[in-house]
Amino acid sequence: MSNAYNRPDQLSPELRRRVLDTARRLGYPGPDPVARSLRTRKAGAVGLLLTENLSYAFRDPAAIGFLEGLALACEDAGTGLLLVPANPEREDVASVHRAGVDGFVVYSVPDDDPHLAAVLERPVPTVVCDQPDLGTVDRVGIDDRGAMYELAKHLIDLGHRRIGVVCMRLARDRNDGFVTPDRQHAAHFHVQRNRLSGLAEAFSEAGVDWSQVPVAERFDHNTASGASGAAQVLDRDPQITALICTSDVLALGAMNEAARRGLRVPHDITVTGFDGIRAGEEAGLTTVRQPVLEKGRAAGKLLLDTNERSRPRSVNLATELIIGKTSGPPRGGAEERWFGP
Amino acid sequence: MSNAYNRPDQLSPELRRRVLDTARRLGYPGPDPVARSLRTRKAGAVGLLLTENLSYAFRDPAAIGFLEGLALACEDAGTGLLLVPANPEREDVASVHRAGVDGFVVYSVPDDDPHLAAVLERPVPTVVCDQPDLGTVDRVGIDDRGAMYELAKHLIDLGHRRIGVVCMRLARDRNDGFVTPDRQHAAHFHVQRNRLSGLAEAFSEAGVDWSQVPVAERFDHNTASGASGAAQVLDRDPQITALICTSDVLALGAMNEAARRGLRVPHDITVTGFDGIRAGEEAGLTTVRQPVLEKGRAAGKLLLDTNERSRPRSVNLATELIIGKTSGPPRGGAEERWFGP
DNA sequence: CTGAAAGCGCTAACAC
DNA sequence: GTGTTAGCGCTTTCAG
Repeated sequence: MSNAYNRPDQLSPELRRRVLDTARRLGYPGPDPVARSLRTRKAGAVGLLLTENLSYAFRDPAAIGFLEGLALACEDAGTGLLLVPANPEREDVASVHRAGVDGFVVYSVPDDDPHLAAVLERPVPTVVCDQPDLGTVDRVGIDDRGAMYELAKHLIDLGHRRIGVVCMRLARDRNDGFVTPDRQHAAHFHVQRNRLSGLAEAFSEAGVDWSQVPVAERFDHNTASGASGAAQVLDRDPQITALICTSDVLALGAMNEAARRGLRVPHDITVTGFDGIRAGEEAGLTTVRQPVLEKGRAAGKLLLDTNERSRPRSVNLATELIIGKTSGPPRGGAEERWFGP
Repeated sequence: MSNAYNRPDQLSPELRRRVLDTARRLGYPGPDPVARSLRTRKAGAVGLLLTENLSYAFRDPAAIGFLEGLALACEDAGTGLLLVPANPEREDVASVHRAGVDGFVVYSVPDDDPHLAAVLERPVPTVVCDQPDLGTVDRVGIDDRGAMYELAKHLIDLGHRRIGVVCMRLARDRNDGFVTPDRQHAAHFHVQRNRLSGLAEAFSEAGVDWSQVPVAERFDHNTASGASGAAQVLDRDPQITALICTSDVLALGAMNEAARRGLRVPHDITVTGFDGIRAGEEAGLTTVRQPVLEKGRAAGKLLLDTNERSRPRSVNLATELIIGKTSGPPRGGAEERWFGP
């Protein structure tokens, strides 16, 4: 009978039909998937750990792209994708323990997240994404630091020296305000830490005292945060010529704030983002484009690839610097220097 | 020992710690979730069936909003959400059988979808969303027909009689072209069938011969489809004064096509949508707003509500007609009638 | 092709 | 607070 359901080729079609018909008539609903999973040691699903508040994940175009790519990889493999509930407020790790999955993908959680620790204790393959390389599990990501360094170079070449930054949350606690250098170094979000450090390196090399650069952090990730972060930076130093945001969503918000203040972009101020989302493209944003969908797909492939998992693998995807129309030379910059002392 | 993991309160904290420490030292990874699920008869997850090609789902703002609402409800309940792979191309229903879940949510699949049939055979609670009321399982949706009827009334009041329609796919087969009345009636997508029938009713009442109204169907759901559908309709009858689309995404595409032809909206042509997505709002689209997030949340609540599931429940959420700036009186309409014969 | 039996790892129940 | 046991429903194996 098991054969009738699981191995149609092992018995005559006619017999198979008879068995199945009889089973249905007897009210048998088909093999119980859980019992089957226990026996075969395959859950037929992979877990996705997204610690971020779910609302933010589903409103963040980059996260959605990642999810799409991962879902695509799962669909190709005929595997389910289990969204594991992980409320960052509560430290309730039980959901990780309860997840009947063959492996985990962990996407952009703080590196001290207890859910991540719980995943790493589970005896299943794991791939972390947009996280530090743990050495023990597979990883996929991009070179956030290098990409941001390139973007900074572009701004430096344009002549920008007096800048401000708006970044996403750096740790699990809410800090809607300026960031101390200490907090930058200690940031628990790999992506943000590296983007900031790429900026710091490039501008330091250009002779800018990074410790004097205003960096505004925002816990929530939406355009309102981008606007308020930009406002805070501009209030602190109205003379800045460029506003660098660590995501396109924040940058779009910053553009709104610039418009509100009557600042023309890029004539009066340069604004840049990071991610390469659709809305940013439409706005002509200068940014770094990263292949979010491919990232999700790569994570899924890595996890589902039963092949030699000799040593943990680490994949870096390529990014592309997009020079849009929101960046230009600083006002009163190069050209006006001719009139200087 | 089971108690140490599952009932921290049934034994002294100190003993609990000792047991857990020892277990870990012995390399015990914690209770196997699958075995536990078999024993307790609880999978701790609900399945989501989204037959649409996943890429479309993740690019459709309405679907994302639904997903967010559902995920929120699951998070509140500490339940996982399993995305069940259901490629509409293949009729491979095994993934539905393999899903270890305590219930299913089925979102906007054609009513003859084999995956849906497979779900209904599983002995777990199910709620269908944006589907016909099956009478046997819970349902949540909106009054698509009534909402579209109201929208049509608005256009009729403005004076529109010569109209064209662009709609989403009506069945599982690809038909990128005009729709016959037969095909409209036989449409397998509940939502589209009802929106069209609301239109047909209102315009018929206003004396329009519905069978003469050009209705262009598009399989893919994106702005390019909206544009090409609009083009097809406008090529057929350049005299139409209003282009009614069954989704905001299609309407946004139709606006692009109108612009391409040098038609000003709403002066030269009225364009309307359905859903109330963000991008439509920003474009000032006349549309019907539906609470997509609430729909997902309601579906989750219904499924997870263990309470008296006496008879199947049916929930209709309220919609709101949004009169934007893309609808206006027809050109050469009311005001010019004064100069008529 | 059929039938019987073992056992996946756990939890609940009950006896100690 | 501890130990033992039955059995969740399946698949696999092995004997007929």
